[in-house]
Amino acid sequence: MAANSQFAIAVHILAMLAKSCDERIKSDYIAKSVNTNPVVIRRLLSTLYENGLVVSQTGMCGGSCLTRKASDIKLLEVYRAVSTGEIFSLHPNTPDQNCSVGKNIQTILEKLQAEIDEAIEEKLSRYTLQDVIEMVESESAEIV
Amino acid sequence: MAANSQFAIAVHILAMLAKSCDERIKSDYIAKSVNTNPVVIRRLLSTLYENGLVVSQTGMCGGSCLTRKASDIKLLEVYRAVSTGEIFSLHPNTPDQNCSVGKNIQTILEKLQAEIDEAIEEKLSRYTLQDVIEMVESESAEIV
DNA sequence: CGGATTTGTATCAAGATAGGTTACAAAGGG
DNA sequence: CCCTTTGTAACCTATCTTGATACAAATCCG
Repeated sequence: MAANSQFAIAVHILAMLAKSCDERIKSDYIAKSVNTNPVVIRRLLSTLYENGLVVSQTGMCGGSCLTRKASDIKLLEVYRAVSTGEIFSLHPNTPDQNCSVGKNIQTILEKLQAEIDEAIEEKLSRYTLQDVIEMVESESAEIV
Repeated sequence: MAANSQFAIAVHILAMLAKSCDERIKSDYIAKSVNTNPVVIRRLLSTLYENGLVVSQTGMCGGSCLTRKASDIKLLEVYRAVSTGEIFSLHPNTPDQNCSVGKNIQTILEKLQAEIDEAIEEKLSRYTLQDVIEMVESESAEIV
């Protein structure tokens, strides 16, 4: 359970909002599709709100919707909004600074992390939410 | 503490073995440089052994050493040896298959994962252990 | 052969994190 | 003013990673 599925769920949420453009969608409805508790959805919606991707409203006709067109939202933005850590962690304890490897390994690994991050971000900047919902539709079509 | 630092420590271990070519290194010695318990090192050495990167020997003059030249060990191999999961997890529970998004989102995300993995592997295949120890030395030189 | 050393591995404890759940205040609409 | 929905805090549980102890098995040396 430890690995982070927030990106997956965030994309799911946003895809649903994108599909019903303008109409406000309730967390309860999204939760049924994601197959989880509505609070899990609202927690994520809160993060997405902080990152300017959605707005929500309380009350009878409440719910959430996108702040922009799906074609203007890159998956990279979603990733940045919800991502917490790096691909791999560095040492839990500071290595021995009297050893040349211990002294320098972290700097080297950080550079590697940065390079990998760049590669990931490049990939994720290629796709927008619009691409995702088009894929959803073409996958559905394939079945038929 | 939950995030996985095995790749970082594995590179550290292997860099130390690479630096003292042929000579067997004890887990206790590596543990001091990594600043952790020797068992943590031995556990990782065991994984690296399973992946054909090191051999170890018990006894008085025991210890571990590389099976190949440092220039023949790509960081990609190290990554594959110790990596457990993907960059992001999919949904913890199966999404609602009666919803077009729920039905297809995982397939789409898996494709994205595969693309990202490929990008990471490409990056990691560019560097060998030899590069790492050269970086260790040039970093050390910079200080002087 | 016997003793010292080192690895290999099982087992346990501690700390962190994610996710699910309940509860309830606050906002909004009719 | 009541009903609905979001926002958020609080708590529980499962799982993962690391650290630590313990001990058998292997190896080397005298």
